[in-house]
Amino acid sequence: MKSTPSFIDDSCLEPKYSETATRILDAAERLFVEFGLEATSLRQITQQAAVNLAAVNYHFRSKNALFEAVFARRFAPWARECLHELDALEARVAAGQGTIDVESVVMCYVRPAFALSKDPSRGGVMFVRLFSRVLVENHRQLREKLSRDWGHLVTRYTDALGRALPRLLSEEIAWRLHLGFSVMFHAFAGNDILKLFGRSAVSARDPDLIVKHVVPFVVAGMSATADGKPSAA
Amino acid sequence: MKSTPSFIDDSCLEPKYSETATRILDAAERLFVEFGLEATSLRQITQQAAVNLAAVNYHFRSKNALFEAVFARRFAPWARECLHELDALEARVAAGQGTIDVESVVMCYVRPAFALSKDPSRGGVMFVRLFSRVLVENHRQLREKLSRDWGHLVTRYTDALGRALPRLLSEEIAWRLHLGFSVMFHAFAGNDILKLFGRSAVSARDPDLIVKHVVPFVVAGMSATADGKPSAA
DNA sequence: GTACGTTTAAAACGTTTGTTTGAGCTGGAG
DNA sequence: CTCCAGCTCAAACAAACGTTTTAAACGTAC
Repeated sequence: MKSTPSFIDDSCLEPKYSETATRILDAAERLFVEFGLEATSLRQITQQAAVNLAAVNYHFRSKNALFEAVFARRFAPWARECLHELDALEARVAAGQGTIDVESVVMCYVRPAFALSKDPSRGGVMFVRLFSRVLVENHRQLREKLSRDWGHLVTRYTDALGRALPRLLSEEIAWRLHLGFSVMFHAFAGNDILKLFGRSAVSARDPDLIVKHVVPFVVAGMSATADGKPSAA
Repeated sequence: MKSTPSFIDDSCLEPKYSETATRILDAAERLFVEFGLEATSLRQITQQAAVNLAAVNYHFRSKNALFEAVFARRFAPWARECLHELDALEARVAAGQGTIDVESVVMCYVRPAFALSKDPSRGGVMFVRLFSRVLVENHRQLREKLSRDWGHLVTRYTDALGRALPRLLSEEIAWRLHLGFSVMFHAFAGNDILKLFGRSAVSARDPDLIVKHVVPFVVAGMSATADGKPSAA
């Protein structure tokens, strides 16, 4: 009955794919994350998935459509979880059990990424890495398909952060959310600039360690005043 | 006479390329940044550069070698500038004109990126965007070629930040540097998560605006205590 | 003017790409 | 059993890829 279909509804939890299609999705996910869309061939994917080459064009329409399916399979449950976190936060506040503070908002998007990273059955860290790729590369088809759901999520987070930092202009809120998201995603994706061209002292793949270091950093950054000093509580 | 050649020496400032080679580099840079290495064909590049297809394999050995050349042309002067910033900071401190504080260290890597972004003759924002791509994609050849110079830069920044935050363990220092770099690069590269799948209130392409918003965020994040509150000055 | 190394031009090379085809297999319904 | 839809398979398709080859044009030194 919805005139504008959304990825984020109850249907996103049903297992929609046959075993062959799932094996294709799994293999494609691994390879897209590792090498990117263009650098991964359908023959690599079907070989890793141990299925026939034509199965890709049978179950999914094309290579691009396969990429969309790979992304959407993880995106929908993740976005759903984010919305639940936000709902729970606002319910707690409405019930008078505390106010919205910056850390609560940050945790509303750190927790879903953290949970995902620890759950191999949902691809583990794969989705976050894929997301960080989509962030850098330009996949116009994806933008069009997901702009509605993503826009809704951003609006919700913006509102929540705005209530946690009522003194800031909405433009400032948008910037801090942007930067905070950026830190979290790239940290979970393991895009470590320090070890880019070699070794690093930091082993940035343990989700617990990531949360431990990222959350204080982001909370402090979001709470900063314009002159770099923390805001007076 | 050097046994281990480095990209960062005086030779990196000389114009090494003929006009044809330069046109190839410029076109390749634009396209690599926009679409990535694999999604860009040599025919696209030579067409945009208005040169013959074979010129690429004549001036540069191969497509991969061209990519390295594109990157190295911008990386070397940028890294040089970073080192100058660090040298200047340490010289100021040695002369007794103040101490190393967090903002000074942050500015040591924000300023070169800012200067680059405002200078079209050095490709403007192209290099930062290219760098953010290299950060996500896996270009092993680049890693091997640049690991020495990059490692040196990281060591210098780590030392400086360690002096600005003497109470923190070296592991903590590495994490904050990692996260701070991440924010700055992706902000300058314009990888805006908020506008990922649609419109955004933030127009994140003006370098002055980026500095204005990123520096306070990063400085506050780096100065945070483990519990999310800013450290006592 | 001639001979030279350097740079450009166009065509062709052999692979690999995403996609399509058409025949063959399988398993439950009538 | 027959039948047919759902699915798999090997083979082939045209197009595009990076790279190589061959010849022609260029500027410079003798």
